[in-house]
Amino acid sequence: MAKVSTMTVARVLREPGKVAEETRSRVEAVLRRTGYTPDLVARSLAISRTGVVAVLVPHLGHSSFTDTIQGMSDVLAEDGNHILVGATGFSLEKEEALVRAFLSRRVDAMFLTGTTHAPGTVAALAGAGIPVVEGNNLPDRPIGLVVGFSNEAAARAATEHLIARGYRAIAHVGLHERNNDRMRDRHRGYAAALRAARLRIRPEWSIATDLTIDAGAAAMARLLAGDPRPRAVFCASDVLAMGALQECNRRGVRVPDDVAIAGFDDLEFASQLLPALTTIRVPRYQIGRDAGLLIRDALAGRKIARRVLDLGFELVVRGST
Amino acid sequence: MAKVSTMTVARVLREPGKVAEETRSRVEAVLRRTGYTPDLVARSLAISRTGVVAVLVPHLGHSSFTDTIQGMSDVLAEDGNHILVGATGFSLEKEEALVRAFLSRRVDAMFLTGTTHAPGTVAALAGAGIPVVEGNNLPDRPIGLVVGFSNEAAARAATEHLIARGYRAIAHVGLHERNNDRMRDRHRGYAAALRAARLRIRPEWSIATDLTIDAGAAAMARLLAGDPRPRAVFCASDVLAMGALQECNRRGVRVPDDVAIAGFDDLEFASQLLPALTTIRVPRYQIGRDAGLLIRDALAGRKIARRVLDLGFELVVRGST
DNA sequence: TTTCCTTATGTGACCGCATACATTAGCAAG
DNA sequence: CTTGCTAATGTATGCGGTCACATAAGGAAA
Repeated sequence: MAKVSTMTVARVLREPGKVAEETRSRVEAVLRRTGYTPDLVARSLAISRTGVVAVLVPHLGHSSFTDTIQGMSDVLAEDGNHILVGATGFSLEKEEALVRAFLSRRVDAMFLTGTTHAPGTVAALAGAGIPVVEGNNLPDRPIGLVVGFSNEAAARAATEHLIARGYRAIAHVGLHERNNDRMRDRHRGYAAALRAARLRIRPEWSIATDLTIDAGAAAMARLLAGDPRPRAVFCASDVLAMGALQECNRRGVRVPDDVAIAGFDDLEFASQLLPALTTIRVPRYQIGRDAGLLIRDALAGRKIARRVLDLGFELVVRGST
Repeated sequence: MAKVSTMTVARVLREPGKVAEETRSRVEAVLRRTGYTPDLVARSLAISRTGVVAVLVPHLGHSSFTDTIQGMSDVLAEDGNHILVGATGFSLEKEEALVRAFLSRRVDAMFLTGTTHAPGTVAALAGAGIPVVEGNNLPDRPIGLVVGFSNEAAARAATEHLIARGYRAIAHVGLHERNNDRMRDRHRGYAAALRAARLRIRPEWSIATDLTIDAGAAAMARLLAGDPRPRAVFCASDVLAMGALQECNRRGVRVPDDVAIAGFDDLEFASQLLPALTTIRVPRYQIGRDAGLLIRDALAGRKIARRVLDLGFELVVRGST
């Protein structure tokens, strides 16, 4: 329509400086008039880069995961990169299926939550030759890049805090640990702290349940009904901790006088509970940002100074302990 | 490598029945050995369908939005479709930029949160000719398909409940309403209920703030400091309501005896607060599922029976009122 | 004037797959 | 033995861009 070849149009779009003023404005007029939208699919095929990054999380709808997505989105969007999300539902098989599907979609990089993956997942990723970031934990044998913190050390710090406060009868409420390295490591950190203090580890004081407030409440109810009762409870998630805390509040069990409660994650509501929740603050959003920055550098071919970023954690002591 | 043409390989992948047993196994062996991954980018270009749906939400990290994404993901994943997410940050300009970018990526369909969009957004979508679903509210003039509920009616129901409980001095705490039709309509519903009951609407009892628990607490503090004090507060989000409620709890203001509080959304924690929060339950996850189903039908070329799905809401009366 | 750059634009091949059609071989029916 | 059909495979072309290179026009330097 502008009586130029497709190449000239392409140049108007990507390197306008190399096109003569006159032709350019002519082409631009046509582009505007026709509402032309460049086809990134074709472009992707041609340059073998899609500008899409895959992000796999266990579940959308928990801000512990989606805050990370937001962080990555914020960074990647700056360069016009976008995010393909997948929810694995804590299943390694689903994760593998999603990884294969996303590789077929030729994503430029991939973010995985956690460090436990099916062998096929790892193999597929290795064959793809794209940057891979594992987040939220520190793997023994990383696939590629890592942005996380030590769940074990954090849980241990929380438990040691309880011990330092004088509690000796300390229970643990966490999630099912099958395929969930974060929760497994938190449980380990708890156990390590008890062992180091030569405190008794009672199996009936370790409860694995679902990631809901209700489940936390039910777990606390079970602990309170037990004999002996624990004097403190470390919950491997603030979600559980809220349930536990409110269950105490409902029953008139005083926190922390009768039972102390510590959580994990420092979700928004933690500081607003009564009493405010002692917890472990983790850099969810920052993990996303840093993962995004790592990916950006890797895709730009820049040298990656540190392939494993330990962003640490912070024990936030509040009224519940 | 299997001494066949690319076409035969393609057939092995998509219609194995049409390939002779012997050749097929020979090809399959090579596929497995080489770890071949079909290129969906090329496929997309050839068939001009990507199997990707764009989902725009104001913010990742609020389950009110991400639950919907999860619902859509669950449905779409069944057919191997995937989701490209975008966070608009409540900005119409960002939304428009994302819409254009996603159209360039040739997404098969698009989900938008809310019904307020920039003119350029609407125009671009109209030109694209793909299914568009607006969610979370009922638009006056829909772009295409709609899955939502009436925010105005819901807010009105909540406010009428307060009135029926005997409260006459009712305040409103919501979000900034610029570009946010959901919040605007909730505010309208509140006002409509007051007007219908011939109750006074005091401007100083309508607070617009940020979507954080802290902000809800601050708003409540302001209301409590005012003279006269409201006897009930309708919060346009449970996030705000939690802040308001806990602020009362901290100050020893009794809920609902001194001040009643109603929220909106029925987030997970609502039923676990003390007292439990009266709120409006909205079908977040179901909106995602139904949007996914509508999109699936539209893409399959099936006739869409109803282009506007009003999924309704439910007033959940609990202890806070 | 000729030569050589520079600037502006065009050409053709290719990215990996799908579509429509062509080709080949094998076999039953006439 | 043809003819005609079916089953199995191949060929050519296009999707909408990009890349490397070719070409044309104009001006400066020799």
